Amino acid sequence: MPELPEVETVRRMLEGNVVGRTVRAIRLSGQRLRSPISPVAVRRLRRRRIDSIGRHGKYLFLHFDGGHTLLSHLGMSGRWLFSPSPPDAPLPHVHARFEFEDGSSLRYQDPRRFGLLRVVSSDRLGHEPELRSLGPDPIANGFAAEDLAARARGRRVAVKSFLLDQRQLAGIGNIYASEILHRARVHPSRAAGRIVAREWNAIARSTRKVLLEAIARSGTTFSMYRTLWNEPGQYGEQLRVYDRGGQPCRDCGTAIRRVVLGQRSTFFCPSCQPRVTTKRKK
DNA sequence: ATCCTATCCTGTAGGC
DNA sequence: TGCCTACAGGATAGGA
Repeated sequence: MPELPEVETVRRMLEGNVVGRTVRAIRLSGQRLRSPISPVAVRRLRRRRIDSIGRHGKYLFLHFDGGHTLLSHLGMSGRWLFSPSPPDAPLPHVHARFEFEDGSSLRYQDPRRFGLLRVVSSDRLGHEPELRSLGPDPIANGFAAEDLAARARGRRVAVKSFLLDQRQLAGIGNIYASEILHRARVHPSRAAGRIVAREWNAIARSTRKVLLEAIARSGTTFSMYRTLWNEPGQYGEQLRVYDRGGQPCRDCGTAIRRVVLGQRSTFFCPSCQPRVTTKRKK
């Protein structure tokens, strides 16, 4: 569910609301997520203060003093929810609750349990298997179209599946992959290795533009995603193709098509995104 | 190496 | 109303 813009929204809100707070107690549910949560490791965060919040792709890093980092991935349905005061009605599917010394609390809720919570030592963060193979973050400095083109060389996968591959580029998910390709006017089924430099430039530009605009609207709430304050994101109104099968393209009026690529719904405009690169008239 | 499928899990929407 | 099926924003292991 949450892609880079949603995760970045949560990162910013964690930065503004929990940095500087010290953990008094932690409660775990005992339910396993993508992998089991180690209660022993989590206990190391007691009495520790949250110093900063980082992110790469869809992964969040809550850096504590004492050299501990809480690694977090929201999977499909994960939410971090902040409450300024203690008396909270209990919620279903809360897997971890952090109570701070000032009485506020932070809960991790995740019905489908595809998320990840793991306490690691901060200086070994880069060695975590999930992070080691991640590609560049597209809104970090230094992200370049040439890098994408080089990574795609010789690849036959559909460019849309390529954009979803976190080893190539970290943070793009199923909604924004379709949105980016529509903005770049590239057909999602085209082989990644056959995209030409001019198109990679368009894809790279569209990627930054779509992701930054989505962040500015606190992300997209399709169904589950909520911000730290349990509010929906506002980018859904801006979506040009995702979940708009049969509806008119906002640019040209042609009916948006839905196809399945790599078992994921994919949306595109057949007229704005022709399968073959249009040859330019002389 | 690369590509593709099945799988983990719960909630929800739609058909009947 | 209830029952059933299909599908959902992700990642990964394993087979071809």
